[in-house]
Amino acid sequence: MATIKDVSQLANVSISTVSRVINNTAQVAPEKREAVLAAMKELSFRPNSFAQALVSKRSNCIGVLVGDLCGGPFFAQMMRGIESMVDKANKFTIVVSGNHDAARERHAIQALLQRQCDALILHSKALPDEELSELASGSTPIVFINRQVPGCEERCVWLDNQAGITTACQHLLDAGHSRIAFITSDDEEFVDGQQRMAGYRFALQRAGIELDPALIGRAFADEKGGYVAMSELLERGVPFTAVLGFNDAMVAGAISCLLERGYKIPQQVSVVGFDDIPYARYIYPKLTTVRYPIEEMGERAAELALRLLDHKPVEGLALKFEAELVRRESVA
Amino acid sequence: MATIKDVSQLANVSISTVSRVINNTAQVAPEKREAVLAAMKELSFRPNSFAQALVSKRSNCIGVLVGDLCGGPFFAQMMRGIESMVDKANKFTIVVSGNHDAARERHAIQALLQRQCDALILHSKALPDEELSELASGSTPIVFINRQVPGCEERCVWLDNQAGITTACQHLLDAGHSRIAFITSDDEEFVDGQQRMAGYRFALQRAGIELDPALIGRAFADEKGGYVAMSELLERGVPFTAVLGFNDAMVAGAISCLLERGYKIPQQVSVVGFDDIPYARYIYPKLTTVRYPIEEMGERAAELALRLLDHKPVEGLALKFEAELVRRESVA
DNA sequence: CTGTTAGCGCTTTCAG
DNA sequence: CTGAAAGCGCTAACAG
Repeated sequence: MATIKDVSQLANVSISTVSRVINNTAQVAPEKREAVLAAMKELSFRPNSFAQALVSKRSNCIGVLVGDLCGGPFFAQMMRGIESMVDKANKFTIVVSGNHDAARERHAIQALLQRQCDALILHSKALPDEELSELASGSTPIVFINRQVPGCEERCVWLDNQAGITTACQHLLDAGHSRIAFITSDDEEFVDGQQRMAGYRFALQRAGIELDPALIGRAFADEKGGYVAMSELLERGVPFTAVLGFNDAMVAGAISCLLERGYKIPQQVSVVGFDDIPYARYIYPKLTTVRYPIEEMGERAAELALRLLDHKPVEGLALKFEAELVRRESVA
Repeated sequence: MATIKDVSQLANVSISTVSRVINNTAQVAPEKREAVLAAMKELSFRPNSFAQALVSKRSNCIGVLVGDLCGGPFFAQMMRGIESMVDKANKFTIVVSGNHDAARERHAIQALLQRQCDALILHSKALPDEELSELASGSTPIVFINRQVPGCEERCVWLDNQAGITTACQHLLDAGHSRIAFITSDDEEFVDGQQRMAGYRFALQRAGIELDPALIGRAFADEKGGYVAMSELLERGVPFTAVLGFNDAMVAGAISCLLERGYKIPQQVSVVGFDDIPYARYIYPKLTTVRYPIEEMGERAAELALRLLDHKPVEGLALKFEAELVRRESVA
């Protein structure tokens, strides 16, 4: 790799002059400028970003902690939102996975910090609030996505989970259902799970319906878990005419189970998901769900992070998002 | 951020000593070592990775170019494979998207190089072979995933697309079908598309069946495209009893279209996909497909890259992968 | 407008 | 075993 020094020698100028033309940081005589440009091209010179970062104290990198890059389309969409903004700002994204494990998340965050990322966007599920808010008090701007950390509200981009599930449940209620099963995550610590459960409970209560614990199925929050939870529910023999799911993936599994046993959807049982993952409209029947605007949330989080590190005003950035109902064919 | 100097002062030793304990690069008197460790902890010191990289000429970063992080589950799985290996090696992954555009891919690669990545893993679709092989001749080890670059075969981790589709098509042939529609990408430049088309053609030819161009549907290679292509095919009015798809996403769209018009699957039409994306078994009916081992391929690519940069032997690493048939319920 | 110079934080000889 | 010193490649005063 050619260095600035090589360029300066080839162009017969000082390294400062080269630096000036690289960064457009001061006027340079046209002919020297040309000479430098030519030399740079000839040597296919690219400034060493480490040297730049070392002296300028700017890495131009935004660090992102995700749960699991492969955790369904969720993180992929989130990353896309983040990356598009970061890219626009001519910076880079460094991604690490925490794999929903506290120790790994902690380690990953430290690694990001050590890499001198200019700002961090964290999707942390495993770390306690206190630890996160302590991190947030450090000198590197930190933004939390998909989580409300007490005391750091203005750094959190989040979705109103409870309202989202309430909307979904209300849709079922409006369609005349009263025996509504709820299939959710078996991870009791999972805040999203708690909030969505609260939303289910709230919608039922508002409708004057007593919650029947036998109507709740729990399993790992993916397609397979949905299948398992539905099988159990069915074996339990409790009657229900509708199913509300923690997320589309679980619901896809549940539907697969229902279809396998000959149930007609939506004629015999109506189903509503949560997320509106890309394939929700391609499962059969087309899934009614509430849309989780995760890509926009990723963009927003990135924008917030970018503004924070530039000390630009962050007022006016909406941090709270709502899930909107998407009516398709799985409800009758 | 505390520096090595701060630590050395607190511990009353020279910075060299601190460096030694950080890197375990030489013997240090136990008591001094303890003092240094204590000071590091007290200041919560983390070595500045840029300074380290600058002098050691190692960034400990592997750069990855993907088409689009959100291009379905494909890239997510690939990234997971890559990241797991890179993580094991205690290094980091920097991801940039090329968005299937030559100029953007080129720019992204340059950016990765400028960041002094120790090695690159490229999933390039838009750049010509010559440009890639020239890149590969540079000093930074480069591995290509999902592409065979002539002259760089030992740097390419790829799937035998043609054989994969042939397997899929043969399965349909074995089931007695002879009017087999093929739904594929409308991007003529797309090498995967060409290879899969060749596989379809080959399987038919081997079975002594003449290819009917009216049986080929083209559209963008996602769910929506599959839906569109299938609609067109249906309007064309040509008879067929089976559908082979470029990928599971297109097939999901095609199935959705078929179901919508009342076709019974697999009773009236059998369907086979390609990829075995995570939700393939949760679409209705459960999709028969060929498995694209993209996660393993990501791991392999990362391993290759890691070995190359360590100048370790790379013999014995299988670079070519095969797609295996996964029988489910969409074929009769 | 241009060159010289002093570091950024760290690793690595090279002498003790 | 330990410290001093020389850079890694680049930016940013500071003099001309």
